[in-house]
Amino acid sequence: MTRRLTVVTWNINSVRLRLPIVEKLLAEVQPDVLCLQETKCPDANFPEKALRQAGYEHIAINGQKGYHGVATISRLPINNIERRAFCGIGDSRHIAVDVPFNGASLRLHNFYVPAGGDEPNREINPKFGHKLDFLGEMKDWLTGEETRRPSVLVGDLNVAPYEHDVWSHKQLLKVVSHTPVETDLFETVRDSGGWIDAMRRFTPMEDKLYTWWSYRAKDWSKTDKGRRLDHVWVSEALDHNIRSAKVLRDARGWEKPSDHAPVIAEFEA
DNA sequence: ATGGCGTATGGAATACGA
Repeated sequence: MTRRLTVVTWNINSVRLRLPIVEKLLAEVQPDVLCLQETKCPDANFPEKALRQAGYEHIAINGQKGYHGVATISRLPINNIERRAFCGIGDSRHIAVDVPFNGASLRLHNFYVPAGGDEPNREINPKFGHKLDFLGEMKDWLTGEETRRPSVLVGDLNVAPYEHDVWSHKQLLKVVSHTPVETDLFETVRDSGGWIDAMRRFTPMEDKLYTWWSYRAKDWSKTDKGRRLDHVWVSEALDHNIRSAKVLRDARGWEKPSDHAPVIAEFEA
């Protein structure tokens, strides 16, 4: 029986280009399940063989050519794979699986929420409207029956909701990812589903917490102008099973890094 | 100085990320 479970979420920004650091993460962290976003890889080209050889034989992918794409890879058997489309668009932005836990299973949702473009105004920027609509559909779907059972929701949600989820609250209030319209909606999505912010359970609200640093900074670590765009939410049924949730900041400095760092969450029955 | 870079596509220059 699976009494302990480690889940990692990571926006990998091309799974094929970064296969070496995916393998490094699997070897060093040895999670039970790894949820990837922005795989940028059609399903036919997904590096399944290499991941199986690393011990992750159970793989669920929802990829498309060029953009987006999510994948959930597991060393435990997975069941009931679901790929949900949002906003009437065929984008590959979600995959859900059942993972064995404590003699039963938990539902694991893996999301890549639209970034939203540059201008935080849906009248002039359709991408921003798409982002808000996507979050709205998440809210309507991920409530009631869908979240009654033990569930985990991870991914690049592309919103940094709290003051200390960004390097400068004041300077980012008009920057997409931290505008009040987004952060208010984000809280509504989380709250209406009864979701718990697992990362903030272990890091005080007044402490800075980031998962993403721009490629454009000369020295990302020194300037440290980060944002918390990647999240781990758990349903109330799993509230007492969360043991830790932390950012693997080191991985942002690995060879040919993603601009996102992995988030590691541990559960125990 | 929140884009200063990086990726996919396609085979150069553009779209996209956040």
